[in-house]
Amino acid sequence: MMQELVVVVRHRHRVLEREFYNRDTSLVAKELIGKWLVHKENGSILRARIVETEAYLGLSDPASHLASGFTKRTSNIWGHPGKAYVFLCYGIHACLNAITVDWEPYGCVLIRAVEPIETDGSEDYGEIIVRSDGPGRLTRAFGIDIGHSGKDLTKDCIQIWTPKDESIESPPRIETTTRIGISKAKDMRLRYYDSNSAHVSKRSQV
DNA sequence: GACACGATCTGT
DNA sequence: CAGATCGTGTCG
Repeated sequence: MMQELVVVVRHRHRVLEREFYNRDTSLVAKELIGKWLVHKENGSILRARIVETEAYLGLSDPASHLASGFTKRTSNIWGHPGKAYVFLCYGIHACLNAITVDWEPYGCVLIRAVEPIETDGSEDYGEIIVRSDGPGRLTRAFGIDIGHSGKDLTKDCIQIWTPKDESIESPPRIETTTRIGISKAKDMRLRYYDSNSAHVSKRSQV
């Protein structure tokens, strides 16, 4: 009886399993909107709600780091669903991605923005709620760097959770646009965001 | 080795 | 709109 109750409580948030990631990259990008990004470190937990993502379609996508095949930096990570892929952009910013399918053309999802999670105060985990719009800002807020590249999002210190009661949370209104900041494949509409959120990194995109 | 480049952000 | 800043890939 007591055992059962404990189980229920512990499952209020569920860690996304590998099967979630091992699907069509665009679908994963879309479905990551509204999920929780979590970083457990030194006994504290940072978490926030994902409101903006972009899909990168591996070998078939000129804007992807796999555009000209696997390299040292991408091998052993791309093609392994649920792994984190973190790279340094412009020498300054770490960008966090979730690796998707284990079949060609492979893929990953860039986490571009998160927003604070509304809480009713009924939880006493002591999490710190983080606000950050933009891929470089969110990694800085979460303390994520390229040393985290290759970590397993299904069990290591960085995870993505399904909210305790997704159906009751205000549902995301998902819109699609072209991706931001790239010079190739500008026409591919692979950016997803929650237009109900005030924390999307860029507004007025087509 | 040397060199060019970039899925960004900030300050002017 | 220029500049910061550095890991990575490419070329020699």
